[in-house]
Amino acid sequence: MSRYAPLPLKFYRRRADEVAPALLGRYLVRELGNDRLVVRIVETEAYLGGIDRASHAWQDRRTPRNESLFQPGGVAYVYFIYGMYFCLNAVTGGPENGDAVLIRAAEPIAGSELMERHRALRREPRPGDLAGGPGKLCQALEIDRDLDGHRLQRVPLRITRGDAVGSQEVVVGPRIGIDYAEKAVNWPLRFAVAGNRHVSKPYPWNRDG
DNA sequence: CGGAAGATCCACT
DNA sequence: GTGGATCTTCCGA
Repeated sequence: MSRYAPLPLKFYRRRADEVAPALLGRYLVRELGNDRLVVRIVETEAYLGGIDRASHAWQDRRTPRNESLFQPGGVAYVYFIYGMYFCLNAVTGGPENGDAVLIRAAEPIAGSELMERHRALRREPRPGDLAGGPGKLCQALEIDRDLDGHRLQRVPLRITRGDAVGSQEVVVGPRIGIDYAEKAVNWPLRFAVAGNRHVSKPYPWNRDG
């Protein structure tokens, strides 16, 4: 089934703000033993390397933690945050540029029961409970630093063609949780599938008041 | 070597 | 809407 064909390397070798909307609707496929977990990406954020105060590659700072950001596009960058959570990025662009796309939210397609166990939910899952946030998504799919630097075309974690989303279905807004980012605070680098209920947070123009 | 911050989430009011 | 959990990473002294 072509929905499960991995995205080619060429897909990733562009600026993060081009790749981020193009990743919407794609499948993230995680293999765990005999289990296969599949989610559909519904929210992403672009981080623009050295020029972006919100990026871990700001001012081209290169450390052991963020080494993957400086690899050629097509690998995962996974980092640990707030003492408890992991976040998954797809590295984009050529080598040395530090561009990446944060996978912020996804919609469960297959393996929901296992994801629910990983999330240790006590109630019936509601939209967004399983993977509606970068930390939740990594918990549901058991993604941690072991997958940092992993090539996203290969098991046990790959991104496939899925159901691409047309530009008329994409909504854009400022990024989340980067209030410190000065000039970059309001850059329109957050992308989501319009009207999708599995996103991490509502958009300003979807609010009531 | 110490302090502070952080691309988050949850429980509680 | 607010605060606490929790700990690696980084930078300045």
